[in-house]
Amino acid sequence: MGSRWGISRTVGQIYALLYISYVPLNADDIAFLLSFSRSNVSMGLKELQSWRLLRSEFRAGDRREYFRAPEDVWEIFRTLADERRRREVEPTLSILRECLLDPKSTTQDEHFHTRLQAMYDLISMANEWFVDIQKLSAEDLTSLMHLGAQAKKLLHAKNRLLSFAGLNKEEIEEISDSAG
Amino acid sequence: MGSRWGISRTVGQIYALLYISYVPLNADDIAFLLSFSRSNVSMGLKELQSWRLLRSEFRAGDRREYFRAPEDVWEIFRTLADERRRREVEPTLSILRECLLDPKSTTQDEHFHTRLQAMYDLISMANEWFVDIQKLSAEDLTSLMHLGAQAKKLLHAKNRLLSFAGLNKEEIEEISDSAG
DNA sequence: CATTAATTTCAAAAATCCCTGAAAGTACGG
DNA sequence: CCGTACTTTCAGGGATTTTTGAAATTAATG
Repeated sequence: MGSRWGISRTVGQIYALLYISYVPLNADDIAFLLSFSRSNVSMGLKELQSWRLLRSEFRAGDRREYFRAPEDVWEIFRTLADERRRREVEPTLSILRECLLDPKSTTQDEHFHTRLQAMYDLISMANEWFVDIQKLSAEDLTSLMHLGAQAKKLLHAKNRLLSFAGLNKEEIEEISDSAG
Repeated sequence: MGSRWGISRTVGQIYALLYISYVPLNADDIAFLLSFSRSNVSMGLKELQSWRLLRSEFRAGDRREYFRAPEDVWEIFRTLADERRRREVEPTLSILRECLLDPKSTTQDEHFHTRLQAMYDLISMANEWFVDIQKLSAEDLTSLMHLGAQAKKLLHAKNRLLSFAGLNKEEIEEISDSAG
């Protein structure tokens, strides 16, 4: 499943095991349970740590490190998505920005520029949206998602209510705060 | 860039070329411009077609097929995302559903079940959300994204306005329609 | 229906990715 | 500091994926 989440098959298996495991596991446990070499597990854990997807603990009288995944799937999803954003999306945007700085002389350059700009705008907007969204709690995110396409109506309703009542955003919020 | 979008490097290059090209291109053009073998291009185009990402046309007195990408980046993004949803997310959900049907006897099974359920709920919700969102126009999507985290406030405002005014959703919409 | 231009298929080569075991590294307790 | 328990690194080999050219297929034309 995780193969398309920027994570290799093996690393995915290790994480899946940690996710479903009832107790934290050490590297040897994982190697034994999945029949991977000890070094393979070591590299996998290292990668998972670089994605900030692991919690770990030590025990008295035991030198080994015990790993587990966070309980909250939203937290896992968010961490993963944010890391990908930083590793992949931001660099992509940088490169697009550079390309957009190039002087455009011919008609073809013009067209090229237009399409790059469209791509840049989309990615940039999605990026900012995600940064924004990430601040929300799991609970709020759930509400928003369940709202889904209804949000469109809400959006229109907001705009219309605003113009109808001649109120600005702050005033609307004030009303709702006092009501809540 | 597209390597993480479920599409191989070569296929990504072909699509990038078509996306920025000022004119539609035939398979030979692509093979020449990217220095790929003719058959490689053929397979790449076939894959892009299976993702429904191409438009093509024929010309009078020319047997060759000319390809181009849709102009609208939103359309491209949506098509890709929807296809991935169908190919990857839906099957994942099916498998998770099957797993969840298994009888749980031990405490460990219980824990396993809980975590699977959490994962299922998240993916399922995201899936439904996406299906919903996909119905929106590029314009509406843009508005929604720009709203970003403000949507949280809007969500709360909605709930509070509802309880404040004692109105149900339909009544609110009616008001906004008449105002708009 | 034979010819020819264009496209697709497919097995094998080439390139890439991933796993492993041996060796080196780290850190703790005595 | 030495031994021990554990972890990490890395070059080499194995597996998988990707690319290719030759051959097969398709379809338009005279």
